[in-house]
Amino acid sequence: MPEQRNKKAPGRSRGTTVIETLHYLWILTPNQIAYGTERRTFLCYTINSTDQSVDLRDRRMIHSADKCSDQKSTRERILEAALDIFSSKGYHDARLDDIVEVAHISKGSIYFYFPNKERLFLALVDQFADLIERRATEAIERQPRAGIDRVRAAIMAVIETFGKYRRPAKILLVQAVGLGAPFEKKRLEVTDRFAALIKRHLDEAITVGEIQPIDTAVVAHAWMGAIYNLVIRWVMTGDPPAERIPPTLVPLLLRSVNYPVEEKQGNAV
Amino acid sequence: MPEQRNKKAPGRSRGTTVIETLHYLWILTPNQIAYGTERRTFLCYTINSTDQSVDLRDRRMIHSADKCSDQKSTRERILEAALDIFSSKGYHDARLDDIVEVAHISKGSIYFYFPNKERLFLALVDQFADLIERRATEAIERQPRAGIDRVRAAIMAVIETFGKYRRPAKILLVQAVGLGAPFEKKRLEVTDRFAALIKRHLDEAITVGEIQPIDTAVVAHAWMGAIYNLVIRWVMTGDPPAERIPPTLVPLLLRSVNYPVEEKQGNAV
Amino acid sequence: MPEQRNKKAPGRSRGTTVIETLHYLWILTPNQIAYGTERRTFLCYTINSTDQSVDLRDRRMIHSADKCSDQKSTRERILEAALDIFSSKGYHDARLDDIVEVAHISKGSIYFYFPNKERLFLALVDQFADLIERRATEAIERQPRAGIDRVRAAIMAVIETFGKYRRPAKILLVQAVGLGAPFEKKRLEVTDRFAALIKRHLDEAITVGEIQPIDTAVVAHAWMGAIYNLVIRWVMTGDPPAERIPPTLVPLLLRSVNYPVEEKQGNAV
Amino acid sequence: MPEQRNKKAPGRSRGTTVIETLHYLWILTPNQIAYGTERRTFLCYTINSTDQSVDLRDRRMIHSADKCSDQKSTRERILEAALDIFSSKGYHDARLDDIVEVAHISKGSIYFYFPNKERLFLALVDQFADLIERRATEAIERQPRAGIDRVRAAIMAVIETFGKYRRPAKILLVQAVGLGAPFEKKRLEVTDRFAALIKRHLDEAITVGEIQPIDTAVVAHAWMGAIYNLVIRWVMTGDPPAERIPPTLVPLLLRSVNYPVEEKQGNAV
DNA sequence: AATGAATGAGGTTTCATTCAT
DNA sequence: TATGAATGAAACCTCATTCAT
Repeated sequence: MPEQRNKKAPGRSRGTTVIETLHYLWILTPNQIAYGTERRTFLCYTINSTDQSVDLRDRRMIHSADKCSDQKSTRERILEAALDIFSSKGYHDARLDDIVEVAHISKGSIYFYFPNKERLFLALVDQFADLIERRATEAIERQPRAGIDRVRAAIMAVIETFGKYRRPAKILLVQAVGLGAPFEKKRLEVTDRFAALIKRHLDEAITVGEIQPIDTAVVAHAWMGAIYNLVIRWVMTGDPPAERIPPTLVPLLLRSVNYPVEEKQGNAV
Repeated sequence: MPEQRNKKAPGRSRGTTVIETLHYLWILTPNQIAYGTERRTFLCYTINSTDQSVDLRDRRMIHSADKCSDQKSTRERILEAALDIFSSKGYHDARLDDIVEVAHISKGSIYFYFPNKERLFLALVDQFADLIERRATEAIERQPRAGIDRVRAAIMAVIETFGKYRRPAKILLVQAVGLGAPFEKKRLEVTDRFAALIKRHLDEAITVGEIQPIDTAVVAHAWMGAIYNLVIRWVMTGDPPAERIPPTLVPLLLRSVNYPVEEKQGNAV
Repeated sequence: MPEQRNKKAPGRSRGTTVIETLHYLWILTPNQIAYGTERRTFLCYTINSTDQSVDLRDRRMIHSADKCSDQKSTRERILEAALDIFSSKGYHDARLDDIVEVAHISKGSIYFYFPNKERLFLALVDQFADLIERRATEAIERQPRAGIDRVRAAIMAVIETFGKYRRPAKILLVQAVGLGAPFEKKRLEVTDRFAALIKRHLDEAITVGEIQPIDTAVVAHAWMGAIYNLVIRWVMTGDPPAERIPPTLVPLLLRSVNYPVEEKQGNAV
Repeated sequence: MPEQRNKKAPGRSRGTTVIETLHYLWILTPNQIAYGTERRTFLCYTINSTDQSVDLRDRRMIHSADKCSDQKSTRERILEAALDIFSSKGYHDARLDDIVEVAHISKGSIYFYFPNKERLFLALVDQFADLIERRATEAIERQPRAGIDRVRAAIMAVIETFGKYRRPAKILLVQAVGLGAPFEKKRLEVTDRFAALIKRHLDEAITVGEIQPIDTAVVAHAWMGAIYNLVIRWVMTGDPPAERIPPTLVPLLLRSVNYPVEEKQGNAV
């Protein structure tokens, strides 16, 4: 009898109820915000990347600053257990009861921190997408010269991060696929962000004259497909061991845009 | 990062340092923010690009829009909010969280003042039943002569009170119905008190000789049903406007016990 | 993940899927339809009384003509059990498991015949409202003369039907109250239909000259309130026994519109 | 009332006496009805007011709109509908009822032809995998010379087939991902078959001396990833139009193994 | 007096699968 | 071959209530 579902998405500018008394605010990454009140800090991953707006009524990811150090917060425990279960069973076969059991919390707690199963899953996707983008960005910033060096650094960082975090990688690349519109939207968003990063630096390489003009959009998506596919195989079967992927893959990619690679790439990485 | 040691758990809306009640938030560009409250939207260009943090207390455009100086007691605030929510959503669809939100108190506070949801609801019913009985009694006492005059005064007082307090009326006449034994008991009790009042004075009227003997118990309940039904319709649909009910209803009731009503009742009320 | 909720209420004129091959059609009452295919008959209570339209996608109340005589159909068993449970426990306290247990069917069967708990409940309300209206109409048709005779016959029929069917009466008059908008809508609809019936024949009585002009709309609602209230008391407490209500109530109502009642109504019923 | 003895359980849509497929219905006045099919709306003034029944066979305006002369076999109809539903909703959001509705068959029929939902889905995957492999093999066989020509022909054939069959492509590349072990097994199997095909002919090209030695296993998987990712994007968003993918992608892949591509692909991008 | 994170029993609803006809 | 009513396990989610602080 949910006669009155909460005012349903009330045109962002007509909120009627006090949500929070806000004291400070961090923009951690382009789609992650933390804001704080006198006593607590709230996290919020849900910036709509299209129109860059945030409706605070969406946030439930409260992070209590009070007892942060002594033991893992409930929210962290949930995320960790969810990572565990979702990555091994997939979205649909994962039951909330599984997560409850692993996290040693109550079912209600999940719904205190996340509005529903879908959003819990998407929080994991977001978390990992943010991590990877940060790693790639940092790797790029470490390269003094614009151009192919940066492209290579970014790719290496991405592969390395995938290699290091097998379970989140599985979630992003496998378990988030084929789940229907809302999930697909998020996946496209994440994927497009990476592709845009690569494209940007490929364009720089063209400007600098390191490689010849080419349709960098298609190249970026092709490269990502190549990377993803090898990572997926590794994640699912362990077959081409993580450390053996870059030595073959990176020169392959660079050659594909006619960038000359010296053929003694044994330690080229 | 935020290490705001709290000054002692201040009720969120009555602290002395409320900076802003924030409702929504846009990240327009990496160093430009807009945020809004119920009434206005603010812009903010000065995100510190290094650590990406913003202390809103440093901002110029912060505007304390509401002073929150409700000095009402917590118990009163709860009852008021409960009246609001229960009357509009009904008992089962009303969540304590709704009341908490409207009352600006904590969920625990409700349980400090009331043992449970049921008793909070019944407190409202009692409150209103007392009010109505008081009004009826006062109206009766203002009538010098025993008999029909008093009956009429009581009925008028009841209708008038219902008309004045639409939300409590809705709670008593609509939302308290069909909730099961404990609620039904209370409702019968309240209803029977009114019926007894009317019966008593009808009996007086018979004694005095104003009307002929009749089964006053049935009459009392029939009258109450008539009154209730019209009030309910008015409360739910607003249809027979409150002021138009008495002129037709009161003569109708009186005639039903063979009390002669002069037929020029345009303003007979 | 209900990514694609079934096309949501598709503007009545753009259905895309074949619902049923229809062969014949009965209009049983103003809001009840039966239609049939080669093999089966379907019932449908859900004519929207406002715009008089029916979307067949709404119907689930299938009545199989195949095995009608030998044993009660599953649908009937469900309705009977639901009547039992809803009338004694009320809507919210009634669990589907209760109904399952009483009806000796599986929980899935309920959802085969009714889209959800709400609609199962409303089917009972509809069923009884239809019955009562039919009884009243028949009683009226048995009266040769227009006017008060018909009014009295209708009222008697209504009271008598309430008296005969205590559980449905409880559902309509008690359990359906205070359940929120969709239920309230139905209740108002039913109530208004009765009130309109009474009003129509009161107006006739005025035309015929049996009673003097009066605001018949208010009278109709007042009368219904009186009737309902006494019936409710009887249903809930058994107190004024059903058979003793009419002898006092009917003359009371008639007198209230100045219709002379001979005062020897001992066996007037 | 309806006593239509049935002539032997005829599949609803292939009986010989389909009168009308009815979608919606208005009761305009007590003796006026409008009803509609997918294509048209009919009016009907002649409800028999006595027994309130309407036999549509007596109506003039009945119009048999569809003949339902699909002579496709039940199994084919199921597979077609399954392709439709699975590709648009994904495995989990697809209900067998959806497929039943689209295929115009009974739920039991599905279980006559397929042991369960999973195997029905996998049948589609198999069907398409076979098709694609056949196309690739045929393309290869049309090339007289071993080596890169054959590799290129195979890739072109695969891309072309994906482009031609968007829905099966979506099933294989998107909807079959992340469904758990049994599905993953099939997917790996299919994918590995393609990869092996490419690898085999790349090895030939090395033998022939067209390209230099390289880890062809990694290359094959990288290429497949590139192809898949662009196809997926096209399938999901339509963005890089199917016909524009090969001109950029094929040279890219060939260059990646140091096969010289003449740089005059004019409108390639 | 006040807080709000945590709980968990219990509800409704879904839907793949079966089987008598 | 075909049907579709019936099944029931299992899933997600709600929300009144508690209690350490």
